[in-house]
Amino acid sequence: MRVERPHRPGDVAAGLPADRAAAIRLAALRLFAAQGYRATTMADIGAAVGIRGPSLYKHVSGKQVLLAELMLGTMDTLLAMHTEAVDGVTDVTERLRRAVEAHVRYHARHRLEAFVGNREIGSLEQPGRVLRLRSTYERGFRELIERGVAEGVFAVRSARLASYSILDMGMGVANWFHDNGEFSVDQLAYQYGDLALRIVGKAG
Amino acid sequence: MRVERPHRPGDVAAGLPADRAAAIRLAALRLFAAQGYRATTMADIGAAVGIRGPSLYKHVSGKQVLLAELMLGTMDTLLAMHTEAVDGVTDVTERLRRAVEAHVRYHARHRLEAFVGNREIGSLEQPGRVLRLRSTYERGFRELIERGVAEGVFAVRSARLASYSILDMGMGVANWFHDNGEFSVDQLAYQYGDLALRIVGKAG
DNA sequence: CCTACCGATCGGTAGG
DNA sequence: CCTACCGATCGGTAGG
Repeated sequence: MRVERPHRPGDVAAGLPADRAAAIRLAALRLFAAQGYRATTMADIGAAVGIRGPSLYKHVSGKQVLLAELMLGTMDTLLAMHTEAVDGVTDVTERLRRAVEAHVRYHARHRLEAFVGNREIGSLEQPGRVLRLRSTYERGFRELIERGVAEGVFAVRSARLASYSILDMGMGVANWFHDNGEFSVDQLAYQYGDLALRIVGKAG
Repeated sequence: MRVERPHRPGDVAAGLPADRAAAIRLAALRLFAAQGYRATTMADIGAAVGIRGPSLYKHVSGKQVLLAELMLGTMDTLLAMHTEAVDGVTDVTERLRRAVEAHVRYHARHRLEAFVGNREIGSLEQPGRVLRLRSTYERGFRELIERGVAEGVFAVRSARLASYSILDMGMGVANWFHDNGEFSVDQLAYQYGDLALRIVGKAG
């Protein structure tokens, strides 16, 4: 009978993986972000967790699956944050603000996931599911803006351009945000909420 | 004495390359955009212009040089368009509008260049020059916004966030724009000019 | 512009 | 979790 090494109390709070499979996924995320999916080898990922490349196959089923699960998890989390953010909020201005704040918060807190998710779509052998989730996510913003226009609260020439603009500027956060920078995640989310409301013609 | 095949009058207008080296660069651009730099082989590029991989080396010096020249050309063109757009314009609102329109026009007209330029920075062995050009370009927008704020024409909490937002939403155009879509390049540029002015607090 | 080929790399498997 | 290894790929060169 074997006894597992107990996790020290600080591990989860420090973002340390609870088991080897989680450590492998984290290492893969970091390497995919830093070097690109194709430039990252199974040996690289193994070295990052202290084992050889072939030993990874005892914990994960392959490099492509690592990428696919990473990108599906990204979209699931983003959609869940969006749903929770707007849940129960009826006022369309407040709904848009909260949706934008969740969007920006995700891209600041999960920089690497967002970065890999946006850059490596072409590296997925079966991108269908991820693309469908992205489409659903984008539609949520467009419909929200269209509703605001219908209610006479927002004023835009094109709801599509407004939603693309808001989503694209939020995704850009993943490219330049750093902790210990000028703004905290909360400050950033609030200010992007303001900018989004300006875009839809609702002066702050 | 050999006689070159004369270029038919329509070639340049149709975007057809004038010589083999240009055809190779265009094929490389398209393949880098569609498959990624690392997934594109010299054999792929050769096949796209009707020759074998090794024959490419009579016209270009290598795959990495193809990428580096492509990305440097992208930044040179973008900076030149920016300079020409704001040249001689003193009013800060009009300067920002024209700068944004040039930015959006570039990302709509040169979708593939912008797409590759944004995705493959990590594939450059010597990214220094390209990064410096990008930094210069971004600084132009930030200083323009700071000037508008100083003149009391713009109102933003952070010129940096405003410039990042405007640049990021314009870069996003390269990800979804298609000819024969809802908007022409000119219409798109104008509407993004409006959105940018809203972001800086100058109602249209 | 071609074929032949070098040297290196890589994902994944075999077998322990 | 390891070493040994398979099968395939690739950028670039040699030599014509």
